[in-house]
Amino acid sequence: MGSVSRALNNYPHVSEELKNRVMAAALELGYQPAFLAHSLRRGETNSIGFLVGTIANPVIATIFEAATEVLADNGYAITLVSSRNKADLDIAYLRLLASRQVSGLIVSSAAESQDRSSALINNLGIPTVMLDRSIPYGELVYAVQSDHFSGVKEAVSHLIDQGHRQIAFIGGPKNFYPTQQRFLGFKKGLDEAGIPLRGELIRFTSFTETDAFAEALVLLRHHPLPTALIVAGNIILIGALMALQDRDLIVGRDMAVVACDDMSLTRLYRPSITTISRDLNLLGKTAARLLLRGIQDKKRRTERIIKLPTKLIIRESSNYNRRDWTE
Amino acid sequence: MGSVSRALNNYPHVSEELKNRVMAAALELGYQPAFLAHSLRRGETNSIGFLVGTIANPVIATIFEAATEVLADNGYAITLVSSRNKADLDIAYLRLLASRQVSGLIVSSAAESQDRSSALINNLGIPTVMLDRSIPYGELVYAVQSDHFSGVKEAVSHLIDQGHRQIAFIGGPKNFYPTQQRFLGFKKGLDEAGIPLRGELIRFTSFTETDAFAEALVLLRHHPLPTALIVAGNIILIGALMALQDRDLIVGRDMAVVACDDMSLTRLYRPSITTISRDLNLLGKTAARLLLRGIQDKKRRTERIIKLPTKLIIRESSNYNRRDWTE
DNA sequence: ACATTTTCGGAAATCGTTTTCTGAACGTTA
DNA sequence: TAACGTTCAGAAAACGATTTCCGAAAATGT
Repeated sequence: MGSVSRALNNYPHVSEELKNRVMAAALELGYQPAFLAHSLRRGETNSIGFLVGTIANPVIATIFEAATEVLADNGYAITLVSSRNKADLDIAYLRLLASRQVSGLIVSSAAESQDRSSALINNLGIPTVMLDRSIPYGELVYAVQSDHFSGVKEAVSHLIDQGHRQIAFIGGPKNFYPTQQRFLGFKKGLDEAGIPLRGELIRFTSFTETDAFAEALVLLRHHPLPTALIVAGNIILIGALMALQDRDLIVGRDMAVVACDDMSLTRLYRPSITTISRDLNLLGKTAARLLLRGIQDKKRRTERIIKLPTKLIIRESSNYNRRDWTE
Repeated sequence: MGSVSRALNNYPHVSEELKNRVMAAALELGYQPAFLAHSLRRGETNSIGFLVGTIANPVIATIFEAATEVLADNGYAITLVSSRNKADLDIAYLRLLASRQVSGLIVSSAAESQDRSSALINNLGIPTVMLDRSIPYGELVYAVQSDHFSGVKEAVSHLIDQGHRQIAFIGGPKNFYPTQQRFLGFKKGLDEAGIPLRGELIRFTSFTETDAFAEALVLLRHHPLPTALIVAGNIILIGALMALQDRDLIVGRDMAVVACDDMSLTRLYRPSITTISRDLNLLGKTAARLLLRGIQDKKRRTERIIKLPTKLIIRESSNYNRRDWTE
């Protein structure tokens, strides 16, 4: 009945007395509005879709959890789909989320090419935040990105300060946004120091440990060996470390290493590993807040792209001289 | 209209020709049944709720992703909520999922006590799979568990074979199912070898690295020092390794270590770490399949509990004699 | 030729809410 | 007293599908 609905939804033209009566009755009967009927009539589901390349990557999982916290506090539930790094699943899952009528989307899938999914996202008409992915061109599409470019550039300067001249780079797929940005920073860093780029010291790989291992081995077969290695990606790091161990190269002594993203592995490894770190929590929360604004502001007054800083954490792996870990 | 619905849903009494015509028209218009209306009438949402303690734990994330794959193949979408290891959020989130009318639940939250959430789950009337958690008593509640008991018992035997007599144990919260089972296996293993249990060599901690670090330090302050350490939990392992490094104890040489769950850290650490491994993929897929059967079979003919095996992977950290990692 | 079954379009009920509308009761003000 | 605004109950439409029902047309069987 009309008055009850007005009372429950705090609408005008309803007395305190009635409101209390309705509330009491609702509590008594344990009444909760049926989600489906509510959403059907209201036209929004209060749920947002989250597409990731894989949630098994702790970096993504941490970002997701941070975003989730903000969204949950605002009454949204998150339906998470993982494309397991398969581009065709990406678009299938986007369609799935759209058909579920989500109120918003956060996308951090790992397809090497974003072309098809970007086009789809633009057509969906759903407010979307691209999380650490390419710049969007759609009306309702926003982005939160880390400043990988500056991070790697800074790391290169650091290595050069340490006396390194032969610096190698290994990263994920070449067109994958973070890898791409990191590689640009790598080139810029070398360029500013007047060091020529050596193509044979650059490898791009897929997201699997075994691929990264194989590519890193290729890299470590060159003569003369590079003296430093920048590893762009936390999964890639595992493969790279395996390759270094396989070639009996001691990290820090035989090969300086700079990784990306600070995780338990980089902190616990002996020697500890220098990394280009970023605030994953902030990244996730910023993405969530940006999306919430995107959903509310239909006028599109919010800024489209937010770029967050990185921070170089220098540890033993790139700092052999003041090491205290050898015996 | 009636016929169209019959055609789309593959009901009897509809000719091939009409079916084709309807399909073509649906394709042409890009028609997709509106999720909300569909679910409202059908009385089921084709979505399942997944509650975890934290998705930032790679073990849970891997299990989740495996389960997700099976569920997605069967047309279900997953709404994931993470209670960030807070027990009160557990029940709030369970209510949230219930109010969203999910068709099924998978629960792997990390509350130290399951009492309140278990009671709630029993009242919900939603088919539920407890994932590596305590035995359920409700009608529609199922469980998939790993055989942590046997795993740790086997590990203890292995350590005793290696000559160890002073074996320490550090794990998560005492009432947390995996920790509890592992501790029982630990006691059983010692008991069978006639070795008395020393209370000062046993520590239980929370899920944070820093807590685990502190508790491990307490453990490593005892004289005489234990010669072997069983670490029950992958987050706990990080704290334990930090503590060992802090006390300048070399893993494998000064202290044998057995961890739980095989991850990149246990494989990459030098010396490599012996672990009680299990098939996380199988665990997730089994949980998903069990839930699907639970949703379909209203007769309750499916078995209630599935227990999956563990496998001891012996590496250098517990096998000092044939080590090849020292110089 | 008649009875029976299959096919299929249209009308209507249903799912559980929100929203809108109508009308009655009541109090206030001019 | 007439006019007006507030409060509230109940009726009814809407959201977009599924499902049931009815009846007409066509196909099939005897």
